[in-house]
Amino acid sequence: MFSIGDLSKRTAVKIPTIRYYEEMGLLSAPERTEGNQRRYDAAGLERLSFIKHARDLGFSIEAISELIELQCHPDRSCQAATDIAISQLSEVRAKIKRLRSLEKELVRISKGCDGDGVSEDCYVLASLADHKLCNHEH
Amino acid sequence: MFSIGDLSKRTAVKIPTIRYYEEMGLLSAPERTEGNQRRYDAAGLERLSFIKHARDLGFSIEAISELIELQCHPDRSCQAATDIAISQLSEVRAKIKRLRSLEKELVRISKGCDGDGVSEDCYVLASLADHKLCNHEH
DNA sequence: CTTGAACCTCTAGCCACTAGAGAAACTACA
DNA sequence: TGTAGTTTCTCTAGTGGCTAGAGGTTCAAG
Repeated sequence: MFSIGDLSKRTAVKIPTIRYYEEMGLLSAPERTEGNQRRYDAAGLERLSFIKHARDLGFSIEAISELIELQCHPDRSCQAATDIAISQLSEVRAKIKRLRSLEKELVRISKGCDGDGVSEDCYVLASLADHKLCNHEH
Repeated sequence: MFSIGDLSKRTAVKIPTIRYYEEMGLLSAPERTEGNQRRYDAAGLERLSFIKHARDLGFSIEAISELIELQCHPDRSCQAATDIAISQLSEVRAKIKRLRSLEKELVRISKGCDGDGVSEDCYVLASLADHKLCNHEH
């Protein structure tokens, strides 16, 4: 049996976060000692590891709820789970795309002031003030 | 003179957001009509455009505050502004890096179930449950 | 002068936590 | 068994950057 602190150390999930997951219904409420402290079994530890891993991969609490639902109904769960993963993947790709265009823009802006005669006004500030100086839309 | 609605249409910043920026000190409080409604001048519009553009590039409210500070002290502001832009750039790059490793992992996970014999247990769920199935750290 | 759109302030909610207060319960050692 | 020190409990409030809604006032057009 693990205390909440044990669980926290083993999974690197902070204690208040574990309680939060319980409140959100991701973790089922564990047994308690006579003094009302949580005591987890191996299944609880496994479940929390699952949640942690999914969160690290950027799945929302809601998506994780669905995945946990699916774990409980192993028949036909695979396609549904794959769908969730794929939709997460496409979100990640969209974010990367957007960030790459921001990266380009920021590189351009940051370089403006290093040149010689350019910066009698600050190029960074000018670029931010005037959208026309941008090469891309964003 | 522009009403808050005019400003909102011209900058594509929603009205409550404009008021929020004022509350946060990014926008200085504009004049008011006798009936207490905000009326902005061209400078207000310009300032809001600046903020919008910077937010689109992912600068935090705090960073934008600093940039606005710098605008008010044009001497030696350029290097400081460039520093802020560069630090924003490195944050963006860090995010991209992380997202790319998530992307790889998600591609791998999502493909698991499409094969032939692999998925007697759902590979997506198994991968999330067992970190050892990962190729990379994250 | 009236109608309807736009505006005002204020409060509360979103996500996924994080921090802190004040009290109770464990654990280790004497 | 006593006690000191750590851990845990619940509860409330705060984070960032907005967004939504209630209930009331003011503006602009006809």
